[in-house]
Amino acid sequence: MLDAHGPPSLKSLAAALGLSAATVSRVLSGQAERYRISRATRDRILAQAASSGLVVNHLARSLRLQRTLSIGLVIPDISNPFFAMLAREVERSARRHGYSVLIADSEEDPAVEAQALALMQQRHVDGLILAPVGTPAAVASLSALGARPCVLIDRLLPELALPAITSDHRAGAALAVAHLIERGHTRIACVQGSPGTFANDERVAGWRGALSEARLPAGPELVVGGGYSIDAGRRAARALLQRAERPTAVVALGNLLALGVLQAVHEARLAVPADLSLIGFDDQPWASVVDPPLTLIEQPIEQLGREALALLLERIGGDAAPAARRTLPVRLIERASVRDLRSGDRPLPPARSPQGTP
Amino acid sequence: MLDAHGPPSLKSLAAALGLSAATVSRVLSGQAERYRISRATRDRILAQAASSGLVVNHLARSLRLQRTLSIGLVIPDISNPFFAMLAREVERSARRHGYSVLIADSEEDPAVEAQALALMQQRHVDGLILAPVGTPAAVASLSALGARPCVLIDRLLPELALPAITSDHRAGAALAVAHLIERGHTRIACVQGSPGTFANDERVAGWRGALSEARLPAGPELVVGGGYSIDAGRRAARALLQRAERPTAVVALGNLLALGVLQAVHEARLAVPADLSLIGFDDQPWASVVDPPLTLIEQPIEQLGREALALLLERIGGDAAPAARRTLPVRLIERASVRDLRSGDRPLPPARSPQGTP
DNA sequence: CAGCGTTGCACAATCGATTGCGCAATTCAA
DNA sequence: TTGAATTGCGCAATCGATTGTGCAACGCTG
Repeated sequence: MLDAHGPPSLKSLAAALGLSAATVSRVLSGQAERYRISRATRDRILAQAASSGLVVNHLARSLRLQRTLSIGLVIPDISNPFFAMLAREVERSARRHGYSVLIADSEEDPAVEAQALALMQQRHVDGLILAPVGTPAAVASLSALGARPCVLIDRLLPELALPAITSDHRAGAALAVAHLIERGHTRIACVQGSPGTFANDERVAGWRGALSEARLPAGPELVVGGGYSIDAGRRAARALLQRAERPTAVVALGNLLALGVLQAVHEARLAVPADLSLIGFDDQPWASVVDPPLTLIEQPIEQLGREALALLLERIGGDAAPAARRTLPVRLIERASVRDLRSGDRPLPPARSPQGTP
Repeated sequence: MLDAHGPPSLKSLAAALGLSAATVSRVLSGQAERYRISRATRDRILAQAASSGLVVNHLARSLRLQRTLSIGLVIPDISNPFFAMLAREVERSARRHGYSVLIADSEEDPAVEAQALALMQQRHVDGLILAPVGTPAAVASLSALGARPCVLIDRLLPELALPAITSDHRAGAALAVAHLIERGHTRIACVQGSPGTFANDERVAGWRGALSEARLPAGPELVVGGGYSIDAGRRAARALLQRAERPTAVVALGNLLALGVLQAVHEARLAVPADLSLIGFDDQPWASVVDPPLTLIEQPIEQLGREALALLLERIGGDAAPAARRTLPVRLIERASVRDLRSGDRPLPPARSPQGTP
């Protein structure tokens, strides 16, 4: 504690002890042995540091060491539960490894993303985890990152040889479609997210592939929507519901989209799955208690976050292995938003008591 | 572009132009006028900076200026939609003002929170927005922040004279209880979040106050739960449902808690609001499509975020006004999770078509 | 007691940007 | 032609921590 003029710094502590900053630095960074600092001196320094609540200035340290022990995380929308959970996992893993995380929200907008990347560059993050918006412009701005290690997550940029961790979007969508086909659906639409982004396009491709294989229609008129917001999902679903030839099932390629579809169906005084079957993406806490409980494709979000961080730290560590791309498996969680058209009109398995009867 | 040895720095650019770093610095920071740099020189520098893609080293700049243009945000759980939305709003506002945000998740744990605060200190954030865990230990670690401006959000620490922005938790809970009483409920339980945190205790107080005023039971046996997670909500609700004298209504003091209650009710093959009425907190996208659509207390999340940031920037700017505390009004959104006990058994207003009838 | 090795720590340069002060060169007036 | 005023920019210290090198003081041996 002593007399604290200004913020406690390594330097001021040294002065108070009549030592040089060099010695204090070496002790505090655990280099006492290597530089043969006497035990007595070391203890004095440690004691003083503890009692004065010294916190070394990370800015100065980073400047000198040329690394900040921080990483950047750029995602399209932190308020989307998928990315929120991803952020939580990345932050938590990073913390365990002594890194802190600078989060930026690109708002699914290439311009904002470019800004965010510039920010990351000027803040000198040691590495970057990025869910890219994915347009050519964004790709260009990516090069501004220089040689900073970068790992893509959820979405990848085929043009760039960057390591990436994604879940198997294509297989996920195909799985959803297969599930529907099995249950007698033949007219299956899809509510997409942001076209041009990898995750979306892969899912659309999976949807189309599964339908084509079954010789079912998969034309562009069955692909609606644009953007991952609830509103986008609702608007797309509204349009779909007004069509003369209404599809019997919809695959919503995002968790918020599925919510939007549900809202639109409710608005129209229709019901899922009676009037329309629905399969969503990403398991979320609310997915099991919405009306009806949502059948969906689950991605291993925690694993995505952890592996991305691990991969990034490897890169930062210098292991410039060839740009690995890992694709994580997904699975279908069956609940009650899909109607079985084969066996007449029987309702779905977990038929809960309808409200109103005590 | 030229010959780039090492990362482009202000210094290297100066060398390439045969100028001093001082001049370049002054031009780049818009101080050309003040220091009477000739137009020709200025243009040369600007051109070169643009073409070389120079990004000034923010670490060095911060070290020299003693400010980082960054703020810290410490919240208990980024994956909770309430805090995710708050984070998004804070980040967005901060970006508009030229600040970036360092986010840390305290996991509702005083020890982790203390770590996070230490991190913020060593990273030299210019200011801090904090939703404190609220225990005495946390309060103590707060003092480690030194004189750094700090604004509390969502929760406040009565012991500390810090500015704070919170919504009117107490009135919110009271509003919920009043709504239930009006509809004939007399046995109203409450599923709380983390006891000891301001938001929770205020809400419990509001719940209790409204009940006491109506001379209805508000004993501790009607307050269940602990923690803001879904699981906590589910466990609390399970216990409640097994009681001999089951309450007719529950107020869940958090959005995830309401979800947990719903899950527990569904598990028990019961229904809301037939068997149990429910009012939650925080409007969320899924709240209108769960089964049943949730009646709840809405907080002005965006406003909370924006005002907290504005208040913090004022503080950073030096306006050391007395620690203002703003309480933002909340409102009740009526949907369909409350049963009206006065008029027999008639179901609720937005009676949607039960599933299974096409 | 001289000489050599060891122990324990300080000096000073460095990371990159900022800024008060001051110096040279130019212009203008007398 | 000289002195003063102005223009245009560089010098060097500074922020705080890190690290290679160097220099005393000490102990030991012969």
